[in-house]
Amino acid sequence: MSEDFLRLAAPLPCQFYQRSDVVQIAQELLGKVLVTYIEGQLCAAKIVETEAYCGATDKACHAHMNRRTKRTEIMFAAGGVAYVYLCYGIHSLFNIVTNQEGNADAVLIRAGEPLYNLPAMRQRRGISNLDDFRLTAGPGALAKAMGITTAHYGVSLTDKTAIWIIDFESVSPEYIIKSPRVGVSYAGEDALLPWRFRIKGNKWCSPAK
DNA sequence: GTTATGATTTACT
DNA sequence: GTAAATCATAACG
Repeated sequence: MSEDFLRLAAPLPCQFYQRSDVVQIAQELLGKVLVTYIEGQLCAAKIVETEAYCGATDKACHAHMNRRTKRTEIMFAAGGVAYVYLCYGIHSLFNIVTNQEGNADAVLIRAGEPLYNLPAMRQRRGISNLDDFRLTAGPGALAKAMGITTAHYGVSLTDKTAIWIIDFESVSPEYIIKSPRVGVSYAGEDALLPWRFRIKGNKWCSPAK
């Protein structure tokens, strides 16, 4: 993974994000490369775990039933922008807004496989161990390692300013593990929806069962 | 104005 | 396995 490749590759076009099936998009994002250029540091990580959130029908989503607030407002924008928010007062969670304007769908990026500029990620996380899988395992940890903060709320993912995603590999369905989402038990039966996607056998996401 | 709580992580017991 | 950390947001008065 070279710096030239990261800088020259075209980001995924906004049409990719503006399709209507957020569950489909969440699966297609597996294997793609998340690139950040923040505080002068170019970093890249392959996406290995995602979750889909559907604003209109999903109780687990902040924008459930099109509940529009200052925080969720960005989810109603057209796909291709970042939705970053602070959870538990500590962790920044990075989401990708999808679908057309007015449809509050988003994909939460839960884990990645570090590909470029690992020293910067370790420094941000305060981890020195070269083989610590915790570096980018978990949504809060990934965002911190990549340098993503709430300052990136609403930034475009298609103009290569701070955060963007490039095409890399496609993961075939038999290598995608589907499971219920975690941390959303308050959502009742919607918490059981198999909208959490992982790459089978990848060391950088929590172990498959 | 106040108050409860979370799309989590980490360090303990 | 259990609990604490810690603050922006949202709901309420």
